Amino acid sequence: MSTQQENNFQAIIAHAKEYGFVFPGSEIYDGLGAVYDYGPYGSELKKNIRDYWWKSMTQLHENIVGIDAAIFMHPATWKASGHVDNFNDPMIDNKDSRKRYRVDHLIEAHAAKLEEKGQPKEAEALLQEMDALLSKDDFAGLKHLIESNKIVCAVSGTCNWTDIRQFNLMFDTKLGSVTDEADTIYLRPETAQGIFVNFLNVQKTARMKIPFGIAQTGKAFRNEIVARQFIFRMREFEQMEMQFFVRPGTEGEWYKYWKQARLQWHLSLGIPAKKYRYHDHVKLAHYAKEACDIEFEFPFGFKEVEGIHSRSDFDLTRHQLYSKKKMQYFDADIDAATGKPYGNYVPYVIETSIGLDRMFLLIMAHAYEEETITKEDGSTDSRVVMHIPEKIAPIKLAILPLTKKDGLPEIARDLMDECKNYFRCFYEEKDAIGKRYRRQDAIGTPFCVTIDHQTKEDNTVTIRYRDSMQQERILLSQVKDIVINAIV
RNA sequence: GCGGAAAUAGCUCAUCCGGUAGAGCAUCAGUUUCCCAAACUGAAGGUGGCGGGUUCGAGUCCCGUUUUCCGCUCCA
Repeated sequence: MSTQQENNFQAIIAHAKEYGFVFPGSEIYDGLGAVYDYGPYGSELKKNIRDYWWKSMTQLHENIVGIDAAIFMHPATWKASGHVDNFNDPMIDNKDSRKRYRVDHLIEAHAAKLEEKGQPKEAEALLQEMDALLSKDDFAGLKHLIESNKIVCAVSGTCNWTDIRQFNLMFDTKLGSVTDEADTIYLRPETAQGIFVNFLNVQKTARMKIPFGIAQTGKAFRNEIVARQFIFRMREFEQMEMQFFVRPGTEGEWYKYWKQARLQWHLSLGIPAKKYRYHDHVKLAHYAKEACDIEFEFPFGFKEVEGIHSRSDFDLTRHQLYSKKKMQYFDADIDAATGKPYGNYVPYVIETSIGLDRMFLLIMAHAYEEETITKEDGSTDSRVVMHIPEKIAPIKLAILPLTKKDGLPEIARDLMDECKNYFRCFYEEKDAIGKRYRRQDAIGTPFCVTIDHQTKEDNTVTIRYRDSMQQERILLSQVKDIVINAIV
């Protein structure tokens, strides 16, 4: 990572705060780790990205519908999904090698070694003691067990361990107002399960036929071991997910389809293709058949923005097992091979999952530019401009009377009233015109319209384009449609 | 998690060896202004991250603490 890129990233973070995009969370209390708040322009941009995604998924795909499932879900959900068992383990670090181990794996490996050495009784006793301590969550006892058995790190060969800590991927809380009687439930670590548990509800009520998809956006929560890099890795974040249900045997072609379609969505925002790349997973998660990431070249390197996973029938089968409800679909289409309907089956799933906050950061990183301008007289000037795609810019149009008298504000206000029902506008009559243009550049407003004395004579205004800084004279009556054409 | 650095006005930064806290930009009020941040007048803005110590006196020296950044580690 070059120093220049690093500085650029710092500048983006500073700009984000200065211009009301992203603030550190709970800042007046010294902040809260890895939590951020979106400001006036940030919340607009975030909403616009979400809407753009939602529209591209639901409005433009007749076979995809949306839901909005609750963040709280029945605890059995996370048993079924594997989150409870896979992400709830006591961990221990070796101070010399700085390698991290799951405590049970470490002890089990040692027991296996004892067995090899012909000490099966000792191995058995060790495992029994471990199970007893694990069930009591006795971390001090477990550490003592490791030390007294002289279990060493495979890398450093030393027995120099940290205290045992529990790594909890999921946040828990209490459901029920009376604490004693309340049950522990989790804040969802992914939105996908809300889709899976509603699979039958959606399929039946919206009368969906396979292949079809269910889309959802929403908050999810994860404890991260290290949270850094601004909004890239947060404990509270928002996902935009779509689960696409297909007939078993067709998952390969649908995986290819969505892999391609999702990259196309990114490119549709006008971001250069060379900033993107695929990263195909070699090591796959327990549920996956095929998986890839769409990576973007952030100021701190290529990083994952979106994942496309072929999840097989893992999730629905697991929910079928835990809920004892049939998570199946009757496919009435005729199978050419047999001449009969495909019949009942658990559908296979292709998942597309994109981090809204990461997409936001992607847009900020792509858009931010410190530009040096050479003026007509040869002198240079600089501006900070956010080249945010018109479709998702927080403010679409700034309406600026050149002066605040001679009836210019009145004309500007009329234009404001005409346009504000269609898109977000910004009115300003303060300061010199150049200063107002620069302020709009800094928040990424693609169009500025200036009302001057000539407007009173011939109903024309100056429209000024953010990226080129070019100006042209257009009819006042054209303004609304020009902006609408650019943002739809 | 480990190591290093930093924290002064909304922002960027000064304040030399410990002696009353300063500028530019931004903000606010007004004047001026017909197209790219740069005109004029005035105003407001600070418990120097927080807590302790040394000292007649601390933004400045020492200790602690919090936060942030950098590197390594970890994690998807």
